[in-house]
Amino acid sequence: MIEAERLSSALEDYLETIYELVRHQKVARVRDIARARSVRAASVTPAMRRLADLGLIRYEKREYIDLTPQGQREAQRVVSRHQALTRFFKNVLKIPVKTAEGDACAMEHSLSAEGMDHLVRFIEFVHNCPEGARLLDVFHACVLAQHQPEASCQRCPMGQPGKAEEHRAVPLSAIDVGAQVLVRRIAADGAMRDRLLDAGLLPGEIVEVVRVAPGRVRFDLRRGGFELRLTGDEARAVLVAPPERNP
Amino acid sequence: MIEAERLSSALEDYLETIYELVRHQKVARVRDIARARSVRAASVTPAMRRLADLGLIRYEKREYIDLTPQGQREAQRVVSRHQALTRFFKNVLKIPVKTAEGDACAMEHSLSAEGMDHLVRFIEFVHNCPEGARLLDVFHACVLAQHQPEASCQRCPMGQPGKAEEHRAVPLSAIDVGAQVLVRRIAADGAMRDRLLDAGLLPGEIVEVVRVAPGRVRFDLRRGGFELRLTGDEARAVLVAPPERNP
DNA sequence: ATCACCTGTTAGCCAAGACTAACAAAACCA
DNA sequence: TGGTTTTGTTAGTCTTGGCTAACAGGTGAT
Ligand SMILES: [Mn+2]
Ligand SMILES: [Mn+2]
Ligand SMILES: [Mn+2]
Ligand SMILES: [Mn+2]
Repeated sequence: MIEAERLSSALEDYLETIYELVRHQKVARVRDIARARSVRAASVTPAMRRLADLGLIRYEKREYIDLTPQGQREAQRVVSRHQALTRFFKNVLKIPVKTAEGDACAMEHSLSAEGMDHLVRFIEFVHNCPEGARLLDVFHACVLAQHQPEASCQRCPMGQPGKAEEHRAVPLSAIDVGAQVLVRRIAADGAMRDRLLDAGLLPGEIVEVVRVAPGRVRFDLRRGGFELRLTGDEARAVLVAPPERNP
Repeated sequence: MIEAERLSSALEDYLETIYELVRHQKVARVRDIARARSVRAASVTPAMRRLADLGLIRYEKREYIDLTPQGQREAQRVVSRHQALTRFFKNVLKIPVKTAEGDACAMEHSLSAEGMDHLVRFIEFVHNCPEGARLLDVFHACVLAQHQPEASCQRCPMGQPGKAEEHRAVPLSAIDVGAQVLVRRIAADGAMRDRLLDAGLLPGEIVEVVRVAPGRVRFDLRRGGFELRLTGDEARAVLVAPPERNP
C-alpha cells in the first residue's frame, strides 16, 4: 500500500469503471473492465496491479475485483464529478447524452476543486431557482432554434431594440467606418471559419473598420497594424461587440 | 510533413505557447517555450521536431521558431478555446484568474466541438442578455456570499417562501419520516464529506427517511436495501430534492 | 586569441499506458 | 474424464513525454 501522490486519469477511470460495475453487475471481472473502457484485457491486468499497490482495490490473481473502503471513497469522488459535469453538459448546454458523458469523463480529472464546486453550485442554482429555469428555457430556445444568433432570440430581450441593443453582439457587417470593435465570436464553420481565424480575427482581438465598399460588399479592416479585406458574407460571420456610443 | 491524425494535448500546448510568444515577444526560442511550459529545454527540442514533421512549425536547428500557416490555424483554434473556457471560469463561475486559466488549459484539449460551441453561445448569451446578466449577478451574490446555500439567496427567489419552495434543495434534516428524496449535493468538506460519500450518499441516489430520533438528533435512512444512521450535523449537510407533494 | 557563459542538442534513462502474441488456468461439456 | 472454450496473465514492443548529464556552437569580454 504505497502513498497516493495523485491518481492519473487512466487510473481514476479504472476506479470509476470498477465502481459502476460492482454497483450494477455485482462483480467486476477483468473482462468487463476491459470492455467498458474499450481496452484489451492485457492492459487491465497491470492497471489492477497498480491500483492494488495503492491500496484502492482488492485484487488477487484471477479473482473478482473489489474496491477497498479507500478506493470506494476515491471512486465516489470521481463519479460525483462525472455526474455533475454530465448534468451540466446535458441539462444546461443541451449536449446529446453520449457526447455529454464523453466530455464529462474527459474533464472530470483535471478540473480544480474550486471550478468543480462553483460549477455544481451553478447547476443547482439554475435548476432550482425558478427564474434561472426560465432563463435556461430561453437560452435553449435560442441555441437550439438556429445558429445565426443575430436572427434568433425572439423571446429573449437580446432580440428586442432599445436598451438591450448596446449589449448585443452584432455582425461586423453592421459596423460603420471608423469604429473600433471587439471580436466576440466567429459564427462560421469549416473553411470560412478557418479563413477568418487565419486572418487573425480571434475573439478578444480589436479591429477597426477602415473602409466599406459601396453596397457593403467589401470591408477593409485594420488589426494590429495590418490591413485585411473581408467579403460581405465573411463580415456577417464575424460577431463583434458594438463600439461604445459616447456622445 | 506527415498527415495529422489528432494532436496530443502536449503538442497543442506547445503550439499555443509558440503562438503566444511570437504574438508578444516577436520571437519564440526554445528557452522561452521551456520556461512558459515549465519543462526543461531538452524536452522542447524533440517536441519541436515532431511539430515540424507535422508541418505546423518552421524549425531549423538553433534558429528561431515560427508557425507555418497551417500551424497558425491550429494554434488559433486552441487559443480561442482556451480564451472561451477561461472567460467561462472567470466571468461566469468567478474562479480566480490563475485557476481559471489552469482549468481552461486542461479542458481545451478534450471538449467536443458541440460542447465547445454550446458553451461559447452560453457565455455570450449570459453576458449579452440583460436578464442573463442580472441572473448572473444574483448567482454571484449567492455563491460568493456564503457556502451554505440553504441560508443564502436573499435576493433570489430561491430564498423566498411560496412557489419557489418546491424547487429548493433542502437539507435532509428537514425531511419527514417516510419520505423518499433525491440526493442533490453534499454541502461539506474534508472528513465529513468523505464519510457521507462513503456511506453512499452520492448525488443522484434516492434515500428514504426511516426513522428520526426525538429532537431530530439522529436520522435513520435506507438506501438501496441498506440502512444507515446520520447525526443531525450530517443530515444538515446532505442537500436533497424535497419529495413530491401529491395530495 | 582565448576563456567563460549562455543556449540548444544529443544521448540515455524512465514511467505510463496502450498493443499483440503466446501461454496458463478454469469452466464447460460431452 | 478429457477436450474445448472462455478468461486472465505474461512477455515483449511501442509511443509519448518527461528527466539528467554531457556536449556543442556562438557571443562577448578580456
Ligand atoms: Mn474519465
Ligand atoms: Mn467518468
Ligand atoms: Mn492546454
Ligand atoms: Mn491553453
